[in-house]
Amino acid sequence: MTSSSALPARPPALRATPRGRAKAAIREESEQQILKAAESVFAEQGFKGATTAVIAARAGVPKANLHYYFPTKDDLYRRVIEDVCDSWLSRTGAFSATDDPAVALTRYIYAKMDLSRSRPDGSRVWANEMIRGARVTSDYISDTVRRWLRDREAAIRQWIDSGQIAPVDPRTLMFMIWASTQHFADFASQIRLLNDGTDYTDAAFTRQKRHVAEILLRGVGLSVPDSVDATTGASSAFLP
Amino acid sequence: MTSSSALPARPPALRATPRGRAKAAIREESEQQILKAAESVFAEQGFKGATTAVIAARAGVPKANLHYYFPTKDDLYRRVIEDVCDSWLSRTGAFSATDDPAVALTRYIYAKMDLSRSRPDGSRVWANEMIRGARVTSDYISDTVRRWLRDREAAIRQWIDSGQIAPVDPRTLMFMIWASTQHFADFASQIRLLNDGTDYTDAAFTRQKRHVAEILLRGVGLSVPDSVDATTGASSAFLP
DNA sequence: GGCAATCTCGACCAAACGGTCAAGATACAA
DNA sequence: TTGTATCTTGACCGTTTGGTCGAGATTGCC
Repeated sequence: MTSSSALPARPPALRATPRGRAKAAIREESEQQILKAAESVFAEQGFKGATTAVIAARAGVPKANLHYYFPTKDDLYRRVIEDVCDSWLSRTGAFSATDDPAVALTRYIYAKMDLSRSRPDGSRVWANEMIRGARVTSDYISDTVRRWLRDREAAIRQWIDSGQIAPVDPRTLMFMIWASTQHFADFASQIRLLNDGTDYTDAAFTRQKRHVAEILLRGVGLSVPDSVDATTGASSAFLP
Repeated sequence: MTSSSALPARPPALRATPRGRAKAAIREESEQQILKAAESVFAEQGFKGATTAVIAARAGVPKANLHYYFPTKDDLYRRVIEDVCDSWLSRTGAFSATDDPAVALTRYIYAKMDLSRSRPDGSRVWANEMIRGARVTSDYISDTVRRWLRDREAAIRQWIDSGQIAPVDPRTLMFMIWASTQHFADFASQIRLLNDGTDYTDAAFTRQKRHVAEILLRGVGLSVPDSVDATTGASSAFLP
């Protein structure tokens, strides 16, 4: 999935793709280094607190070089948000009314938990952007996310109408899944302090994924199916 | 509750209480105006993004006056966080093993939802502080919050042992309650965009409280008792 | 009233910041 | 090889920022 699909309002690139193959590779690598550094600094310091000098230092490039690839701090910030959106859309599968609700919801919850663990800074940048009022992402939310949510709600409503799950407010269910899963990224420092100052091991986090899924699944009248593997988030249902 | 109970590590006030009665009132009023303005600006802009000039302007005082009452921006920030902690401790009741779990959990969820609605900026400042790594609040979390959480977990565990609720991970349950309720403050702009750009009415928010409580209560094998009034968060149980 | 403590506030400052620039280095097509 | 597009980088600049200062206004106690 290309990044342009995530934020439709993205301004066009100021520079065309460089001619040579090596130049293109240099550009790609520099941009990725800067974007990776920017994601962590924006997550730690917020938009205003993040300085281009610190981002450049963390990326291992001079500040002027950062501004060569991303003319303004705002451009860089938008690209970071874009990449997070891309990641969420491409790495979190959707679900539909024809899916088994227990399997579908469990897979979705596991996938969102996995994203919180594998890319916590992305979640934090997103949370920061929401707290600040969704200035950069309002179009994306009003269009892409809203459509995506409408389709999920329709699936949940059909599950309710066919008696497969308990009657819950579909939108509230989705909000609670988002809130509960992203909590483990956004509030990681709080959780760490409450967990004796230690981070989750992989095994503990796998258990945590299951605990979250158990409460949410029971909350809609289901239970977590054994067929969904918590260690990867992948489902073995319908496989031999 | 005094603010000193919230953050034990709070540095002592640099100035003693003023002598006269009018002077003390002036001081109190000025500090409250500045704190109120600071809470909203810190919520909207983050720590670094908030400027003392903007806070002073919103409070209706000259910038030099702000620095007279709060010598540094960091002092002001700590006081804002302190006040939020105070509010959470004093306005959110606790619960214990002898309470009826359905009533106790519902009341707690309603109380936290009410706080998200009545003081969303406080929740956002807290969220920002957690995302930034809990620099100012680490002692408070490690001491006060951890003890508070330990006692709630003990109550939940007793409810489980006595068969009153389903076997869930107590800490995960508390995390999910926090995440789900605070989500309505921290992600208000996202929710607004998904709800056709309109904010919740009071009636809609009351319904929202109930939807959240329904899923969480069913998630531990209970249902929301009719005895708890969602419009205020108060419980009429055990009253005539 | 007199005097000390407290409060108000415009003007000011050093540091930090986002962004620019120009000059040189590198890679590629011809 | 030569010319051009791309990349690299230290030095630089105007603005913004947290914080200071000092002079004047207000209040409270004797």
